[in-house]
Amino acid sequence: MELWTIEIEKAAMILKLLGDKTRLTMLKMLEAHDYCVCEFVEIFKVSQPAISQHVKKLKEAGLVCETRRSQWIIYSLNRDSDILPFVQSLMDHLPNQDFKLQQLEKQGLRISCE
Amino acid sequence: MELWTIEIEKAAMILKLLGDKTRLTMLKMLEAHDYCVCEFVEIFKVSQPAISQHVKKLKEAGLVCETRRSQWIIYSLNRDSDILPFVQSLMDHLPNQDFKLQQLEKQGLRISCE
DNA sequence: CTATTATATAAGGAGATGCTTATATAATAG
DNA sequence: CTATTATATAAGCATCTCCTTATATAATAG
Repeated sequence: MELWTIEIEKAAMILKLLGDKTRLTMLKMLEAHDYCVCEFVEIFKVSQPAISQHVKKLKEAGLVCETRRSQWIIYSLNRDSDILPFVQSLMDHLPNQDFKLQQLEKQGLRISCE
Repeated sequence: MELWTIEIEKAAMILKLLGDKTRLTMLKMLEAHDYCVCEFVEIFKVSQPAISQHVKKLKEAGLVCETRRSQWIIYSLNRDSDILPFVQSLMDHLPNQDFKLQQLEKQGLRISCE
């Protein structure tokens, strides 16, 4: 027996949002660490506007937060999102993406803005 | 800790398939009962070809089976699908759709082909 | 056989999606 | 101040999606 349910229309909307390899990977990555746009650009090998458009969709759905730190804008998972429990229940079955962070660090492209 | 994982590309493909209100509802309905195309047509208020196209996508993903019973083709959830565990983990959070079957029965549109 | 019923496939169109390049905005460095 | 760096937005385009109508296929009824 399930503990909670989500409206089917809302679920379909979320699944459509996450039914994109780039956005789904981003979200799984954000589960473990925060990332800035330029890091995503390096990782996904697409243009910077393409990344901005993807994170915008995640932000509009309330799944991520943005914080400016000097010239960078850091994206993080919004742990307070009301749809996170549903999203989490599927992200739990996705493989950890930490190797992508390690690749970034190996290339010296990890942003550290402290 | 998760018990099993699914490749992120495969997960994105499945989420895209289920990121449609009609297909997601169909699948949730099939969790409880089998349905034929003409029942789906009544329920979703779209054309018969539209329904056929949706079930075709679900069938191509291996999520549903079809069986002919005289002039009707009955669709059922493929309980042996290798992606069903992932799909099930999200369907568990969708509200039961039995009221749709009850509506059909009230209208006398439930197919019983015995 | 023909007519009817149920379903699938084909073709086409409106709108959505995901990318690109060009440009605008915001912060930092000098 | 100007130049550079990081990001967002605008515009355009190719492709995909989901629907429609028209037609084909398969089974049943008479």
